[in-house]
Amino acid sequence: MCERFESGTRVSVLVPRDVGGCLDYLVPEGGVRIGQLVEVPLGPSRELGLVWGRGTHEVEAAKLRPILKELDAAPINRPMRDFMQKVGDYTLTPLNMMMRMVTRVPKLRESRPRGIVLRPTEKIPDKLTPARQRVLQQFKDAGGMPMMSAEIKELAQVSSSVLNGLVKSGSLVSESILIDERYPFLDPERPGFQLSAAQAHAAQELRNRVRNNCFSTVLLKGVTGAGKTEVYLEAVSEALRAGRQVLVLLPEIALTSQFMRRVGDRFGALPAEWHSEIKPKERMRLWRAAGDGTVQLVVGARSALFLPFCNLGLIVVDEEHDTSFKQDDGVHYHARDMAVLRASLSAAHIVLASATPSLESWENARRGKYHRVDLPDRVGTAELPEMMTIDLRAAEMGHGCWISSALTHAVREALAKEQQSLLFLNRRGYAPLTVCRSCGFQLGCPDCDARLVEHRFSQRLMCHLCGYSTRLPDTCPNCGADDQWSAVGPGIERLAQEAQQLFPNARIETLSSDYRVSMTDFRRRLESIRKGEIDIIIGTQIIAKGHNFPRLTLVGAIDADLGLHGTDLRAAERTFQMMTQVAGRAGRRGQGQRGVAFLQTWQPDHPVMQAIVSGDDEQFWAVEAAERQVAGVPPFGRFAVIKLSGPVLADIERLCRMMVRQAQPLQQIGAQLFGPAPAQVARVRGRHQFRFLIKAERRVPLQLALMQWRSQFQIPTNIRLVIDIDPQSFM
DNA sequence: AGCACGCCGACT
DNA sequence: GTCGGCGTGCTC
Repeated sequence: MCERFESGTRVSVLVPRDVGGCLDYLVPEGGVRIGQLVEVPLGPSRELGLVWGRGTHEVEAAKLRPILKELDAAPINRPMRDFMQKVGDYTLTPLNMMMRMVTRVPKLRESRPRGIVLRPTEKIPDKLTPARQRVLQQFKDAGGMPMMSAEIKELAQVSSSVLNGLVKSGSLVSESILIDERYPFLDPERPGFQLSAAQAHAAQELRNRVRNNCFSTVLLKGVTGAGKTEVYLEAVSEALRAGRQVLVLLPEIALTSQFMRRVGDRFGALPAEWHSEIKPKERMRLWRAAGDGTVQLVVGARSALFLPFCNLGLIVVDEEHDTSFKQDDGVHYHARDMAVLRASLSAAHIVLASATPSLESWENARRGKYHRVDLPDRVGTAELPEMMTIDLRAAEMGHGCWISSALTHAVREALAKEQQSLLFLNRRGYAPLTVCRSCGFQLGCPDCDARLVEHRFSQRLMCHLCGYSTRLPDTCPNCGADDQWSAVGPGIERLAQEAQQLFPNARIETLSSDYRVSMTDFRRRLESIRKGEIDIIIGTQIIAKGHNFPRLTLVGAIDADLGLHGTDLRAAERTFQMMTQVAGRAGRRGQGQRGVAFLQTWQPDHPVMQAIVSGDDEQFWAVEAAERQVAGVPPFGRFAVIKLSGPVLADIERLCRMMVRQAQPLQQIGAQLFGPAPAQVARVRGRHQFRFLIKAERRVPLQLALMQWRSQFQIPTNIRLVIDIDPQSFM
């Protein structure tokens, strides 16, 4: 079952360098097994290697060099290797780069921390001195378990020479053991949370599926505040009971600490955590523990999906609709989709949880590909918030004001009742645009085709694309006018200013990614909101996700239409999700306090606004799905985006022309090629950006065609070409 | 991806 | 005359 290669034969070894595939090496003394991590010579240096399979014999025997040594880490198992291969094939990422991503952990090439322990044997020493007697007695008391030498010295009050003597005489043997701190045991037998009838029913359904021990996908759709977490934790307990590992993916690391606490309450110990803020030492420990099966539950961000679990039985993707599961860092993969793939390869069960599922998952459930489990009501006495639009066309608002009188009124009422309000605006900074009053000049980024955004909090102008930041100049660089800057439009800082004026006695907290200087600081702010030390929360989308603020009863979306303006395929879906999620923060505690959400909008009759207010999300998805089906767009068709960027416009344009001329591989699969077009932001960090959009039917070999297409061209070194399969936006 | 080799500009 | 720029090519 685990393939071994004999000494002297050749094997194919994968290295985390872009060498275009595997390299052949000689198997050293003692043989080597498939999946083993090794160290190999590569050119002048040594490199990490992963034994991938039988040698290819493409290279003459004289060139072969032997594997240097096996590393002190569990082999990468078959499901994990298949996963790497398939994610690479799907995202058009070379396998070497997949390995780089998987093995990007500190000190992998060093051996694990070890310690020397002493174990008693049956042998009685010839001279049984009192000191020796004390030592043997201590071992006897410990039931013959091995002990560290420092430990036994302390207990028996002897010096190391006594121990050395006992080792010499054969009464004790010294052996080296791993001194890895074990993760605390999560006890699946502990009684679960008190569940409502609906929750219990859903939990039972999930437990049964986990017990089947085979791949299946459940879409757990529960309205905001329905207690999805408690439900899927029952599935977790079932997988733990079966001795299998569990991975829970969360979209936002600010949510992990809250979630860890709940796991602690449920299983009596904290799970392991994996995300960008985890320190090197812990990364190393967890990576290895995933591989040797000594960690039961990992809570993490998307990259946790690439931990080398050896015995994965369940994956949960919470807030599965969240866009941060797909990011454009290095490998362009969608963590939700790849999680489904990983589960299928590991014969694991997978739960996708959301109040507002992605249309992809909704459609998969409708087609019966996913099994659907619904939680239609909030737990306890809590009701879903009442949703209302505020028509901005009819609202009387002062110049430079964004909070309508109806909303002001509602906030005042909440303040009087000592309840919290949340004002939501998905726009960082003070104002999205700064213009000169005297000449109309707009401040822009020198490296990008984008406007600079004023941040009064930090007294800077910032580019939200490249991070460029500068002071607001005293005079206009265009006409020289003195301090004629005018802020146009609202950002959350400006909103906070207005709120401060309207509600001078309220305690206001502003939250956006700019304010998250450190994770601990951010957690402290969230905690103070939870404790009720804040009256009005002003925030961007960072606050819309998953949080539980018991005293929050009023939500006001300042610009509910914001997401609808773009031409993006998913604009309607995103707006619906965002507004439903943010409104869902209100009134989660119940106790007779129904929450209320106001959506300030210029288009109260827009189908999306109507869908949000009516709460008939099934109808909304059905209409949205029908429209996309007619258009042949995802999830009914497939997209890929080709991004080209480089410092010299002419070079890119030349390559683009060539790519259009030689698009036969795409034509052969019936795919449509749109572009090239300058990206919506045509220049970022001084690099020109061009895009191609490729639209294909669902069941065509799109990746293969793209590979053939790309392989026809020599890409100049100063141009970067990136292929994004299933892009989330076309910008 | 590294790292070496190799062929052309500004310096002791 | 060299030091050093990064273009090209190789790694089993």
